[in-house]
Amino acid sequence: MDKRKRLILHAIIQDYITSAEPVGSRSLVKRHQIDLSPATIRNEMADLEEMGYLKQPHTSAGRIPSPKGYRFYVNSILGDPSPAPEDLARVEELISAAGISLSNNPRQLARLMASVTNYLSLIAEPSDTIQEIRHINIIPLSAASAICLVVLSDGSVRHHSLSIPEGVTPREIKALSDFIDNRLQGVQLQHLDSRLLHSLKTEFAGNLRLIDDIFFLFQHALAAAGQELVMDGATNLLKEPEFKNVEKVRELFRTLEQDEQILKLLVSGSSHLEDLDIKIGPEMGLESFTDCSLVVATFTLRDRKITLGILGPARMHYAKTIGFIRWLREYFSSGGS
Amino acid sequence: MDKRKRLILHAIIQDYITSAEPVGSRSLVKRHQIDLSPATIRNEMADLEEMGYLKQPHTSAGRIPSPKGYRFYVNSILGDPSPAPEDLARVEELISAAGISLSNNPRQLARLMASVTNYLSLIAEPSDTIQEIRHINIIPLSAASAICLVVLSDGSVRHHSLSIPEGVTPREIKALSDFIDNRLQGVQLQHLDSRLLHSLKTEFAGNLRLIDDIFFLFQHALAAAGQELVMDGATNLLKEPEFKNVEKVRELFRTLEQDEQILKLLVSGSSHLEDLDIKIGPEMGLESFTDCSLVVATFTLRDRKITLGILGPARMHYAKTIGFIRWLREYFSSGGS
DNA sequence: TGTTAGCACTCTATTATGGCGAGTGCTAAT
DNA sequence: ATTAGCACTCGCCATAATAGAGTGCTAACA
Repeated sequence: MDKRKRLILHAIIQDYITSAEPVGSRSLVKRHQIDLSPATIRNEMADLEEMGYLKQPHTSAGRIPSPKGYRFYVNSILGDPSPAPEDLARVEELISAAGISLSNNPRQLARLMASVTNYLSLIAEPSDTIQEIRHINIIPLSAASAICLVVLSDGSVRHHSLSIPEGVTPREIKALSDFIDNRLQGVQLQHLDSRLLHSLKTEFAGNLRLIDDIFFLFQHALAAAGQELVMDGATNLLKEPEFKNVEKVRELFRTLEQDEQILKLLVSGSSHLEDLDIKIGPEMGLESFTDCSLVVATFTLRDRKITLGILGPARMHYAKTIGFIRWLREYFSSGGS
Repeated sequence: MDKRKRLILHAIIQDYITSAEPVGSRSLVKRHQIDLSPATIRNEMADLEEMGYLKQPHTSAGRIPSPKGYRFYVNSILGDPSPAPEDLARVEELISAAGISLSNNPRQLARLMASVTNYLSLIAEPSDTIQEIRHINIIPLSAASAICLVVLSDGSVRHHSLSIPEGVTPREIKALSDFIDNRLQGVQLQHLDSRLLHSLKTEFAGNLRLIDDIFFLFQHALAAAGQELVMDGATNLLKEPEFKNVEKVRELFRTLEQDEQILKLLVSGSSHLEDLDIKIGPEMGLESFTDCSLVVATFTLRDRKITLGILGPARMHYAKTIGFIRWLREYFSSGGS
């Protein structure tokens, strides 16, 4: 991918973000004062398509970005210093209008986020009744499968099946089970994040073959438990042309009603604590979200892990959204109420 | 309205409820084995239309019920003994699957209601932090207008403007203000219902000209405060043909996101405690709900006033819905967890 | 060798057109 | 009072025609 291709790809994505229409070679040249003829652009576009960054809705239409294209774009702007929200004045006005206790009132914060971004906002935070892990046990069922049992402090039991990699012995499983049980007993669910699991992993002396699967399972299966979900601005998504037909809207809302699923999506990101976690369309693994993207930030406030998310169309204005959500995190981290 | 007209109206409404298509004279005769010719039915239909119970989407289409038609229908079946939910077995199974603590977990109850009715379910209950009235004051601004101030126990102040009926003197206003302030101080918002207000009204000795307005204001403006709203099953509405176009869906959801407004709608019904409160389309006073109806039941459980609502299309299956919600209330009132 | 102009072609979206069918209102007969 | 008959209305749907945007390819150009 040479520099010119990158430039063109960016231009196409930016155009598509604002217009939501397939971008043609001619209009691209016009809008961006590129010193090339449409024909040249067409050649480059054909290349980019072959490389998987673009696609054509049909022959003789312009190009639209593929998920891979968005991914490339996002990765390349992620390093940029992110701007404060454009309408910072408005945001601060909203914050002060909402009172000083935004962080205590997730609904209000969610409303603020939705209204600033014009997308759907999501907030996950530990529920008031703090759940901790009582007991963990991995029980081999056969040579190739096992069940992982987790007992929580409210007495509820969760169980999930596991497949065992070849060559892992029952004795090793037992060792792992004991180790994990030993270390995670008493841990609050909200503290069960990738950092903790990572440090456990480096500490564990036994067979590592199974441990990743287990941890993956923890992150996905337990992430949601003990978390409260708040969302706002669902209607914002309905403005987007990708949701012109009601069928898609229905699927979207049907998924949004599954709190558990959404929570998993929010909390299961890996790179959380460092920076943002951005999931593009298919990366979310939810049929009805294929045309959406999710930007997630996590931070800790008064020992509570708060997760903020913005769900918009895959066509979302990434720079703005990233800037805003980084700003928000900064705001709260630096003592902003 | 003679008996035959009533019969025909009922038949039309029932057909329309199931088919969602304008009902023609011929198909009506067929489906209901009526001993009249289509022509006769047509005459009756024309009458019913003239009386305002039916309307025609356009010339040469069948008839559909008007809000007035629904109202008539609902009033006439409201007296009928309401059947237990058809799929009682399924309901009880769901209840037991959800555990015994339904009334502690409004989200689960909401899910149950949505899944049984296939409409949108709403639940309002007092929020954990119980708010009470600290102070009420009516301040005349001019001869024709005043402001009513209400201070709540969390320190927040609500103010609403009022217009003063002609001939009410400032002194009378003062008397009323003092009376209300005196009687409502310390009253929890959740207890501020029509029964209480009604009894206050009979007790008040002064000029009654203003009191209705004030009480109306209380019910509408304060009803929402201190109540928590839970809803589920929004997607169910999207199945209905009235929400085929996205514009309507957007308006609908936009309104649904205004918790305060919905709470008012739920809690402001007058006949609450006796039986059900049913609002049909325009009666709700919300543009985006003109094609919907709302069935509301209220009951008290462990001294907490719980309000249950089902929001469906105006075309909703009233008998079923009424039966279900009555059954639910009965279930909880008779000690069902 | 990379770039560009030109051109034929493809495909969608939009508009116009012409039945089809369900349903009505009216009139005249029962 | 009821009904059969009939001309008429109107939305719905499929088909056809048109316009427009954009492409890929080829040949010429710097």
